[in-house]
Amino acid sequence: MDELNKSEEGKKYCYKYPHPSVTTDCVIFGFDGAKLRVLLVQRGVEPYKGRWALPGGFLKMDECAEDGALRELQEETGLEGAYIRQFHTFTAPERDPRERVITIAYYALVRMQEVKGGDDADDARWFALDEVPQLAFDHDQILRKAEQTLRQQIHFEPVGFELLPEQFTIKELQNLYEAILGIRFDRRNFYNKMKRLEMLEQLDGTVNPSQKKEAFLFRFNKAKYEELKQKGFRLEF
Amino acid sequence: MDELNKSEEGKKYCYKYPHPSVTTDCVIFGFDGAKLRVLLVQRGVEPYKGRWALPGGFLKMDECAEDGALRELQEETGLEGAYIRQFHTFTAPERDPRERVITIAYYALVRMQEVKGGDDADDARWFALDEVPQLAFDHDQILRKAEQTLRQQIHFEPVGFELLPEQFTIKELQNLYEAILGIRFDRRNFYNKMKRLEMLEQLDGTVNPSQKKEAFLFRFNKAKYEELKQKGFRLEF
DNA sequence: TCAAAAGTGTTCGCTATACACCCATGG
DNA sequence: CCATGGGTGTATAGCGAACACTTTTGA
Repeated sequence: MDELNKSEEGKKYCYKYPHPSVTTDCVIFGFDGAKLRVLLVQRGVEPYKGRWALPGGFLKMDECAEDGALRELQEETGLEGAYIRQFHTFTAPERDPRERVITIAYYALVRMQEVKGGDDADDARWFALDEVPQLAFDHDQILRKAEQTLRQQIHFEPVGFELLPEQFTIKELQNLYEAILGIRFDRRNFYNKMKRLEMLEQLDGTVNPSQKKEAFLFRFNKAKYEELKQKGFRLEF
Repeated sequence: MDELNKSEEGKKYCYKYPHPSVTTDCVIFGFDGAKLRVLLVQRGVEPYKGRWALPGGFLKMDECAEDGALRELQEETGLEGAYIRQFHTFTAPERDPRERVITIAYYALVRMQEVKGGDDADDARWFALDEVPQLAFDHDQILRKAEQTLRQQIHFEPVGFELLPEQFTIKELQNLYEAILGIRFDRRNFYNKMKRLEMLEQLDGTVNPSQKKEAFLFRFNKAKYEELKQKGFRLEF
């Protein structure tokens, strides 16, 4: 069924039944130490020319969607092998005014510090989640779904650490969890909880100049986390 | 880009770049009172002729994936408007030996009692999850992912109730949660928990003939659940 | 009358939550 | 010297987990 034929005109791929185009779009999350941010690109062509949109592109015929998303991500941020997760496929028939396009959406968690692109004077920019303008296509909806998925995922895996630099303070970690979950924690309870979980490793250094008091630096102890997970252990926030 | 052209040969849809076929597959879960089951269909044509597979089919150009999955589900079980959720899209380039096919996978939660198909003497059958044979294509992988997603989803929404008949006993409810989560609960603690949650409504009737003692019937109180959810309330199991 | 299934508590320990105190630093 | 931020502790309430007693019914 649906045999593929290269037609004699060249550059034409023909099918017995119509096929949609398939793209991958990527919601790239970053964290600036206080707020969650998302990397958007400005469209240079119609439709929605000038509007901000999620980076993405067409799926190649010999790559799986994840490879496609990683490729797009690499092109946009320069990052190789970033943490990405597929979260939903968007298929509304009219979501692209030109033709039928379905998009397999991924979210990526990256350290903003390691991203080369996204500077000003570029067509890409980091937006705080509460400052995102109206986006092209159905990308508003995709973004909301990504946020929602991230909020759920954080209950099962410590995904937050993908967003933090190698070393971080407790306060930064708390800010991150608060930003993702949209709730506030008591500073002391958060500290106690982290201590009990034993997933953090305190480093020698202290930092935070321009503040009142120096703050300890921590590092996520992945080995310890894996060990705890083995023993049947649920992440609760 | 990629303008769609009906070629002059008729019945041919041509594109500048190759397009994959898009299907929806559906993991239909049911519950027989003791075990989780999944509805499979036996393939009548090559490839994988004779193998069991997930029901599914091609996405039409004017329907979104959810409508496509509902349509397939209706055709297979006769059920209208069942509870379905998209959980993953499978895109490995070689997952179908004929051509590039990506599938948007849904899981459905249905009451086995209400399903007409799936009887013997049919090409569809309910399999207990631990008796599923090797499936066609990558459907084993899809099924595993569906189970995993269901296990996670039950922490956020009382999805289990979609699988139970209108009226059920506490024991059946417990069996269901145990089947989904793969763990055992203490009968009394489970009862206490349900009582505290106030999501169940006890009915007048009692049943369970052929057992030792009569058991109360309950019904899920959706209004109460929605009310609790409003007040910020986390489902924990 | 006994075993098996089902309704209903009780107790204990841990964790979430609320809250307090001390130290360091810059103005 | 005091306001602010940060490290650490304590008390209480509520939930999870382990466990006991009673009732009903079929063999």
